[in-house]
Amino acid sequence: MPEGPSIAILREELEPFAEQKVISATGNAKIDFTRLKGEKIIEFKSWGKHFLICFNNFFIRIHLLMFGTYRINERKETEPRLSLKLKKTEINFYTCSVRLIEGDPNETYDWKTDLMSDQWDAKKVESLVKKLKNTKVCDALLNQDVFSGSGNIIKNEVLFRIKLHPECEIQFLPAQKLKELVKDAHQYSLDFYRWKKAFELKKHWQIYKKKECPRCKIKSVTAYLGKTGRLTCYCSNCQFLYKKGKIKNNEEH
DNA sequence: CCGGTTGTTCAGCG
DNA sequence: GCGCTGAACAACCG
Repeated sequence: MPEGPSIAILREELEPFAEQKVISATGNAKIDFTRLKGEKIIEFKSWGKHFLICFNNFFIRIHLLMFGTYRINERKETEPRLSLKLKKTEINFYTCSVRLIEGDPNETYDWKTDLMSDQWDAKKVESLVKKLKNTKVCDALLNQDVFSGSGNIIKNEVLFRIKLHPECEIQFLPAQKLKELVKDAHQYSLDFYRWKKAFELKKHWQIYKKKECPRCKIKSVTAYLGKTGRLTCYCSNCQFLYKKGKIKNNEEH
C-alpha cells in the first residue's frame, strides 16, 4: 500500500466522512480509545506516508508500514488495529502503527517537503538535499525529512527517469542534476498517484523489478544498495555516476 | 509452498 | 552519545 501517493488516495477516499462524530473506536492498537469516543473528526490529512485523523487538539497518526491495509465499510478476517464507527460508516485499519499525538499537526509537520502537498516547495527541498553531501542518492530519496512520501518504487523509477546512478553521492551532483532530481521526485509522485488511481501503476514501471533496461535493452542490475540497503534496480549503462567532477560509466554525459 | 518485500523503530553493541 | 546491525512486526504476491 504505502508510498506517499497511496496515502493521499486514502485521504481522498475518506474525505466525505470528515466532520462526523466517532460513535465508537476499538482495536488492538496500544492507544487510549476512550479519547476518541464522541469526538468529532475535524479533517483527514496526510504528510508523506503518515495518515492523520485530526480532532480538537490531538490527532491519530497511522503509518501503514510495509503491509498495512484498510477497509471502508468492510472487514477482514483479522482484528483491526483501529476501527472507527461513524454514523453510517465503518473505517478499519490493519497491520499498521497507530499513535495518538497531542496538539495540532501543523506543529509537527512541514508540508513543504510533502511530495503530495500543494504546499510542496522545490526550493526548500533542494536546500535540504544539498546538506546531505556524502549521502548516496538512493538513500537520499528514502529520507522522509527531505522527500516526504518517497518510497522504494519512487526511488528506483526517478533515478531511471533522470538517468542517475543510485550510488552517486549528492556532493558530486551538478546543480542542474540536483534540481532535476527534486523536480522529478515530485513529478513521478504525481504520476504514481494518477496511475495508481487508474489501477495501472505496475504497467508504468520502467526499471523497478524489470529484467532489462527499456532503453538500451541490456540486463538491468539488482542490488541492495546504500545505508538503507533496500532493493535497487538500475541500468549500469544508462544511469550515470558523477564522481569528483567527472562522470563514470559514460563520458559523453 | 516458500521467499521476498511499496517501512519504521528500537535494542544492543563497540 | 554516536553509528551500525539486526530483530521485530506481520500479510500478500508470484
